Amino acid sequence: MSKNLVIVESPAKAKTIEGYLGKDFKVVSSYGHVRDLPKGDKAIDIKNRFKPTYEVTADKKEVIKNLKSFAKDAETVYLASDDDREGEAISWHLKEVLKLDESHTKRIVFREITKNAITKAIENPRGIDYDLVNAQQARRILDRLVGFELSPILWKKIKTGLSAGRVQSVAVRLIVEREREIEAHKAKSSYRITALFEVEGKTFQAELPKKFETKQEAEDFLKNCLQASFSVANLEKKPTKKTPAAPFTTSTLQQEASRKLYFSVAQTMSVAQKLYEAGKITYMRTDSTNLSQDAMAAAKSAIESSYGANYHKSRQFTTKSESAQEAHEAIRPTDFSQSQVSGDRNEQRLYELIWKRAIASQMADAELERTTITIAISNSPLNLVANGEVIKFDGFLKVYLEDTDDEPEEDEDGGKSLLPPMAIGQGLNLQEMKGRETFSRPAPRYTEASLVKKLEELGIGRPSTYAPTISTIQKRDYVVKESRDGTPRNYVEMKIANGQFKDTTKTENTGAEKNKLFPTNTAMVVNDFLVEHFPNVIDFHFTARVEKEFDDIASGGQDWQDMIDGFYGKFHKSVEETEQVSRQDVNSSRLIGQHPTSGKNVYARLGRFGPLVQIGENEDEDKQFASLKKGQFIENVSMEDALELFKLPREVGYFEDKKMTAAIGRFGPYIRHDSAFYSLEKGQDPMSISEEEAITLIQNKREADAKKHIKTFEENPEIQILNGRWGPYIKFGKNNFKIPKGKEAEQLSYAETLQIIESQPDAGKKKGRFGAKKKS
DNA sequence: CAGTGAGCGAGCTTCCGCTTGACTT
Repeated sequence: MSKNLVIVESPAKAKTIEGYLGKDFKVVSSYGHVRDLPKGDKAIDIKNRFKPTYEVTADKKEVIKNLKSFAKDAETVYLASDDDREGEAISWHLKEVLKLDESHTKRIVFREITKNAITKAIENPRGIDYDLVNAQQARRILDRLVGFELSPILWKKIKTGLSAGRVQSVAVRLIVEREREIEAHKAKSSYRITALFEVEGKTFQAELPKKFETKQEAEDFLKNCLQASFSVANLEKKPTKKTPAAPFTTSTLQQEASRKLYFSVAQTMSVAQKLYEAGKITYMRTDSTNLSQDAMAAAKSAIESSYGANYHKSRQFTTKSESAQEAHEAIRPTDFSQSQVSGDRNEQRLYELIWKRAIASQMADAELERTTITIAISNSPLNLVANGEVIKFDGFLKVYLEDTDDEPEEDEDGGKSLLPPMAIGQGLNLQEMKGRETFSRPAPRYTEASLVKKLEELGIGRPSTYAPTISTIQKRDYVVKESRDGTPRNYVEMKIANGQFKDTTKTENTGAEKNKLFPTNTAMVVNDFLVEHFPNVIDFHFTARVEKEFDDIASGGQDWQDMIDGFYGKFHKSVEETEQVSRQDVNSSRLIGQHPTSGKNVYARLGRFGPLVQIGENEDEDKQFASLKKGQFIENVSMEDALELFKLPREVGYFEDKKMTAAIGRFGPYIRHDSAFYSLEKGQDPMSISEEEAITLIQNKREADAKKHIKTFEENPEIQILNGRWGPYIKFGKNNFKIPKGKEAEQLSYAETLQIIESQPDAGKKKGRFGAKKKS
């Protein structure tokens, strides 16, 4: 039995540390928090200065049992949870739950998992910092009070099952407001002039820095240039440099994996978790850009041996984010000499990204020479400008360049190339000059990763919660991640070449979106309600303000109960006032106008099952309803769109003497026939689907259903073998079971099937809270 | 997860932050 017990948060960390500490130490893990507020009323005694009651979380009972038995046998217990607010609280909860004796318990902290850091930590123990623990309690209790008082109001006033909270409600607000900005944006057109010149057989592009507001101005300018000659008026060379980005934090890893690998944030975290558990990378939930001395030395030797000493430069990065707690290192490879790892393709790609980013951060600046050429036009005071860039020394660019979220302007790639040699005064041959109509663009919709970036900038959420938050707002049906086709738009392109002016109208695609976050109508109604009644809590800077108070508590400058009291009084009063607001006022109908034939009012509102349009008043017996389509909003659906919606359900024809109707339901467009439902296929439209197509659809579905059933057993008709979306599976009552690899579904005997059922735990009892939203 | 409707209403839902498996029809 070991003399010393060390408790850390993560089992993978425990394994590594045990290797550093030797025989006298046993290192185990708590798997994060072990206690929390229970769900019910007894969690917080509001009248008794917010006194919390904690309970061991259900899934930690077993962990605590094991920890207790280890602690019993140890001489000294080292509480080594993370060196931040949450970590301090974990240590305190452990001490309480395990009933650890103060004299045999030590609190140790380290911010990097290196032998040196661990040994030093063991040599310098301290006690639990109760101010820091209290700051965590304040954070926890504030979040509970906000979340569990706001959510029930939403159930009563809008829809059951909804939720609100300090983090998620601001995330939703960002998306709602961005959508409205986009909706309100009026594309303003202007005209951009680009020219192609030729010097000794080489061509290069120049641009007029000023854009013309009207077509006439651009046309006049181009026509004037037909008579002009061009010459180099000025030539400037300036050395510039580029510096590498800091190594990854959780948020920057999610952003780059999204831009370069097209991963969702949940996918990034799940792949990173695998790399971490395999010992390939350091901890993946971090807000720190710091590298340990060991890591910097290892990076140095890897760079020097692969690229040469002139490619190396030591850099310490300071973390930009004010809310950072920096309990860990940046995300980096554990072994810099490995530029690649084994594992599946995604693990390899993510590892490579992490390796490159960390290595590049310790590499020399790239040195460039930027050339700017100003081109005079003989009959105009305006100048054209051409930019060129030459890399003199590639430095870190040899390995890695960070992408940006900015969408590139159309055909602007000519700006960064090599320019042919030229001299001041030299005449230039114009090959062609274009005047192209361009349109102003609204701010782009958020992607999962750009939303994380924004939240981090606002100090909202933590590395461990970015992915779950994104998943929660989608699960609550506040936000959908979607791709949408763009719409064609005409633009003008004028051109002069060979002494001729030409004016053409061309077509481009605009507004196409790929995997962007769109708000739902529910999000808009909920957001407006919260903004109206709880402007303080839903303010973008609410978190930053309370964080300041948590910091005061942590440094002993403020009592946590006073802090909560100061917030709760006003907040709870708003809650009580809001209880009095009527449902009608919260979720009010929007009057679109009068029906063109009947003259009845047409409304749009949020119904129990989603957004709808309605002809007639609520009291009317013969009122009609139709659901809004995906992408339509209550706040701006037009009469024309509304009338279109009432054309469904539509009679399509007859099959087997029974009527077929087409409509759009909760699960998309469908055909109804003989009280059965058949979903339309992609590309089929309920407004236009023909009788023949509908019949084919029904026949295909029947055929698929027939194939679905593989076999049943006489011994027990409740057990079936079926063909599902992912191949054959066993269905027993309400539970499903996987068929192990190497077994043929058709040939399974009753005994074998029973054995499979018994060997697998009941399905559907526990649900993952971390993973990506599962599409059914 | 269900399975195409639009207030009978039991009893339920819900927060944020730490962690990792198990498992999906």
